[in-house]
Amino acid sequence: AVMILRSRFLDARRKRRNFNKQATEILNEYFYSHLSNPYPSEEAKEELAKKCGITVSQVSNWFGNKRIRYKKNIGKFQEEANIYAAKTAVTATN
Amino acid sequence: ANTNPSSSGSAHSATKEPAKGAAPNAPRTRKKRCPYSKFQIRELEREFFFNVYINKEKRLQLSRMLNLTDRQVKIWFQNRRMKEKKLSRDRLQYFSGNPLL
DNA sequence: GCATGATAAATGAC
DNA sequence: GTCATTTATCATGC
Repeated sequence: AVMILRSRFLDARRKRRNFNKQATEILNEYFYSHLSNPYPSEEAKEELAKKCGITVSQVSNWFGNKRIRYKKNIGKFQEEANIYAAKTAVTATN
Repeated sequence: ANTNPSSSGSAHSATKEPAKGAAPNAPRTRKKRCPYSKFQIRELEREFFFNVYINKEKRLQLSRMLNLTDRQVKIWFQNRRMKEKKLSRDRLQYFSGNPLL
C-alpha cells in the first residue's frame, strides 16, 4: 500500500494538469488588480491557494510564470488585462 | 549514449566575463541557464547523498571533474537542499488526509 | 503547434 | 547559509 501511494505521489508530480477555470479566474483577478506589484504575500498566497484548491507552491509557480510571460509579451495579454480590469472595476463600484 | 546536444561538457567558460578591462559600463549580463548533463547530475547526486553539505575541498575537486565552476557546484547544493525541503513539504501535504493510512 | 504548469540554473536579499 | 525570485527548459494538454 505504501509503495502504491509512493508511486502515485511521483506520478502526481510529473504529470501536469491544467487548473480549472474558476481557479485561473481567481488568480488572474488578483494578478491584474495588483499589476503594479504582483507579488502576493505568504498570507495572500495561502488564501489564494485555499480558494483555488491548489497548493501554495502552485500559486507561487503560477505567479512566477505569469510575471515573466506577461513582461515578455505585454501585447499578447492586453485583451486579458482589459477583461479583468473591467471586472475588478465593476466589483469596486458595488 | 550521451544524449547531450547542448555541449554541457564545458558548462561555463563563456557567455559572460567581459574580458577583464573591456566594457567599462559592464551591464554584467546574467549567465544563461545551462542544464547539466546526466553524468554531471549523477556525480552531484552521489555526493549529495553522501553529505548534503559539501566542504570546500570536495567542492573544488568535484568542480574540476565535472568541468563546472566552484560557484556552480556550491549553488547546485543550495538548490538541491531547497528541492529536498520542498519534496518533504509536498509529501506531507500529499499523504495527509489520505484514505489508506 | 503553442499554452501552461513544473522544474532546473542562476541571482540577490538578508 | 536560507529562500523568494528570474529565466530558460522540460513535459504535458489540447
